[in-house]
Amino acid sequence: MKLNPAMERFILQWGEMGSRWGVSRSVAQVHALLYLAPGPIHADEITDTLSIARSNVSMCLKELQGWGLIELVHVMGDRRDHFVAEQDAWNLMNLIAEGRKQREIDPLVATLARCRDEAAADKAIDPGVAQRIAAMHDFIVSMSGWYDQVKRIPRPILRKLMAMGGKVARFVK
Amino acid sequence: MKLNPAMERFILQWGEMGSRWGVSRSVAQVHALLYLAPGPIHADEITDTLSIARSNVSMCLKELQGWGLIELVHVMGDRRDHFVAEQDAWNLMNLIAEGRKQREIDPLVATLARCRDEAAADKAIDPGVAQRIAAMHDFIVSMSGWYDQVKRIPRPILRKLMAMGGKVARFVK
DNA sequence: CGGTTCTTTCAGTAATTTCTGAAAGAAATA
DNA sequence: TATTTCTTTCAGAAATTACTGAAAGAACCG
Repeated sequence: MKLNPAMERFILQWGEMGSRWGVSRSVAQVHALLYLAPGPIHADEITDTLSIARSNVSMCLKELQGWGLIELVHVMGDRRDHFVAEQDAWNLMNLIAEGRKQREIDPLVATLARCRDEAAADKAIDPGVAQRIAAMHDFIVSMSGWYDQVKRIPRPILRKLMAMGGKVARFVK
Repeated sequence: MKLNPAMERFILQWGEMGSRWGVSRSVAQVHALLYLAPGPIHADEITDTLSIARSNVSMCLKELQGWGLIELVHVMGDRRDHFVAEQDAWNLMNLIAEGRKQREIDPLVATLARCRDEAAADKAIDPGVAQRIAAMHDFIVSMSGWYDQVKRIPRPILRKLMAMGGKVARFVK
């Protein structure tokens, strides 16, 4: 695919962003390309456009599918696998949040709970230390629970709540 | 400092967490140690406790100070610099969010705006592509603006809003 | 001052992560 | 079934990132 300067800049920046948040640069670039692409594209086109190895493209596509960020589709009259990306930014954010919660936050909470229990059982431990471990656990559980609730709010309502910004505070005394 | 099993597990997990989110393992471990520590500690104690080079500890401390996550303090009768970590999880989250916004989101938005303008000016560009670039820019600006508003809500009110979870949706029709 | 203690810098090394290319695998076609 | 086309796997190479140790720098002390 021919990239114009705007697309190229977008893809490079997205790759940079990925690498700062623990996602490999090429995964993020492939994602950006698919997000921008006007239609389904196949692996060889990604290889040519981004100048990365065909095998790497295959791995990236697999990872993106694992996150639900892209979908494998078929194009009539073409044997090759094609891919399209989720186009709605809000859905995108949800998929990423959900994935990271499952892969990172949930295990983190499990470990923190274990730390807390170990600390509580250990007579030799400083009570302040035990208390701080528990506080961190509780905070993350509480944030996580809040997210689980909020993600169930219907999109249009959420949009309005967002638009209200700090004004939601009015409803609480 | 003598680490009991709960502290050690906490620190290792925090380090692991850091490395998945683009923070070096030792920075996160030093932070975890300071968070747990019952009082101010100095660099050599961190070196001994975590078994990392003294120079590395110095770098980690500097970075953590840059984020405002730890503070340099002095202990009476001791020339050495000591450090304490922010203890409140909520403040912690704010500092991290604020730091990442400034370092990553704001530059991202600037680049996306530039992409959008370039795309709009380019006659040869697919209108759908230009539209998707603009959509991503707008989405991130809107999330970013929401965050700026929410962070100004007083802590107790925010706490109540959080506790309401999905029930805030009631206020919108 | 000269010595001592503590901190920082930075070039080089080590460790980790990412990417590539060759080869095997799978699916369609002739 | 043999051939072609497309996809995946994976061992090793390359690139990146993190860490160390030596040395310089800074602050204090006698």
